[in-house]
Amino acid sequence: MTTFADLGVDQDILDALAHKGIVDAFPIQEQTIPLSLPGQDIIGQAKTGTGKTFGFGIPVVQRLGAHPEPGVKALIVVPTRELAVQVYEDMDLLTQGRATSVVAIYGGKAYEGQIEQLQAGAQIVVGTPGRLIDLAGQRLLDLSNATEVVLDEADKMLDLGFLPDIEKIFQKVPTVRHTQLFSATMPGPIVALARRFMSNPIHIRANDPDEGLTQANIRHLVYRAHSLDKDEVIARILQAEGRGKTVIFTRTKRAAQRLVDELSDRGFNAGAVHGDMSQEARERSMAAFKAGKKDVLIATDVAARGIDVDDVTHVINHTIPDDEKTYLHRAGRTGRAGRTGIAVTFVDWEDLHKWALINRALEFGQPDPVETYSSSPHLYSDLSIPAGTKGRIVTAPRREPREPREATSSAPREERTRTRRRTDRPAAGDATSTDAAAAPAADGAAARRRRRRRRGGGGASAAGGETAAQA
DNA sequence: AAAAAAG
Repeated sequence: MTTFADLGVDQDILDALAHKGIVDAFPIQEQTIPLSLPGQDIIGQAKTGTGKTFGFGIPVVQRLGAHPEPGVKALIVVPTRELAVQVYEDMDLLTQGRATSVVAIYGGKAYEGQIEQLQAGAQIVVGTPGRLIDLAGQRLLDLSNATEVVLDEADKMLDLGFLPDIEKIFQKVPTVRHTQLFSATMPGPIVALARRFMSNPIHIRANDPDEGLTQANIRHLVYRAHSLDKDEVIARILQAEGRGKTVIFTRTKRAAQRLVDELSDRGFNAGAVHGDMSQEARERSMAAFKAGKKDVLIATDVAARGIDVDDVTHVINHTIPDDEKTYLHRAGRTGRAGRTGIAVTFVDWEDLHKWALINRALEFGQPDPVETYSSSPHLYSDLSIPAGTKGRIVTAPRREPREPREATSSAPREERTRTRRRTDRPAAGDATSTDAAAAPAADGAAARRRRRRRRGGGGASAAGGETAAQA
């Protein structure tokens, strides 16, 4: 096993890593760091959860030297605010032993603290495009000496939504610089585009291209979803033995909010992250999930990339992602740093073509997904994690029967289904459940929130709109 | 088309 010391990493950085128990390098780090330290431009590609951040971060810190002058010398651009926070923390760790300071620059937060840290002379900036350009435009952020530039999740940063911003940012940094682009996914056309911003880059793939991009330690399960039953099936998965933390992805912000309210009502310890929440609430959710105060995170694709929480055992795609790249990144929230994980995907009837695309692109070679109901016993048994995996038994016994969900024209049909299911469903205290008395108390706040949502203009028109769309 | 990213 190659250690970071073998790669020529400075002693103070080795000490900072060792303090966290990190001594050995992952393959991507082993392959890129020796090239990157002397200034080689790098396109670094490696599977999810295999150490890309330190792969680019260590050379950035080391190349600035032990005592860099005050002022921004390095810029790391990421696609989401939460990833900015996380990469900031990693960079902060690497700089523990030297006089280099790091600042996170992203939106949804007060300007004040960020500007103060810049004026105090921070040398490394980690940020999202909007706020970076905002501050640069106000002359509060000077990028003219940023000779180290990194695009994390580089293919995302170079796609249509971000490209104009990225072009603006590259205009503000020196032409002579060291540029690193990292991602698990690097489609050919994006690599070609990336070369515009780099000089003679080397494209390093830490894995054999024939091997594909899927993680061997992630088990993928796919089911045809029965839409009226999905919440129930997901609740069942959340009761599975051996489950650690779970991330559930939805296609829309509204679906994420609905699901977190629903699961909270059912007694699960769930939080959400999506773009309709305040930044403060987003960060609170993430922190609670990382700390284990919540063990279910419901998210839009804002959390699909980069987010590193080390004991996520399950990823559930409540809605199938649009393409194979998003699938790979979402699934990659589990199975990190050599651990095992399970990715469960529900495919709605109208999304079968998306599954066909992903199945082909990732060479899963799966047959068409089978339909599943909350009553299918095989689903439950399929969802036990292999022996040896650490995990907790989490239960969420059903509380009092709930009131009818919605007073819309779709209610009668849904009610019928629910009522029938409730009767043939196993009792709350079945074999996998612990004592109901140990369960969390009824969450009055959640119920109030749900009622408020239902009453609110947005919620009511939303329900009406969905009903109309079904007709 | 949705989500993300400035306010």
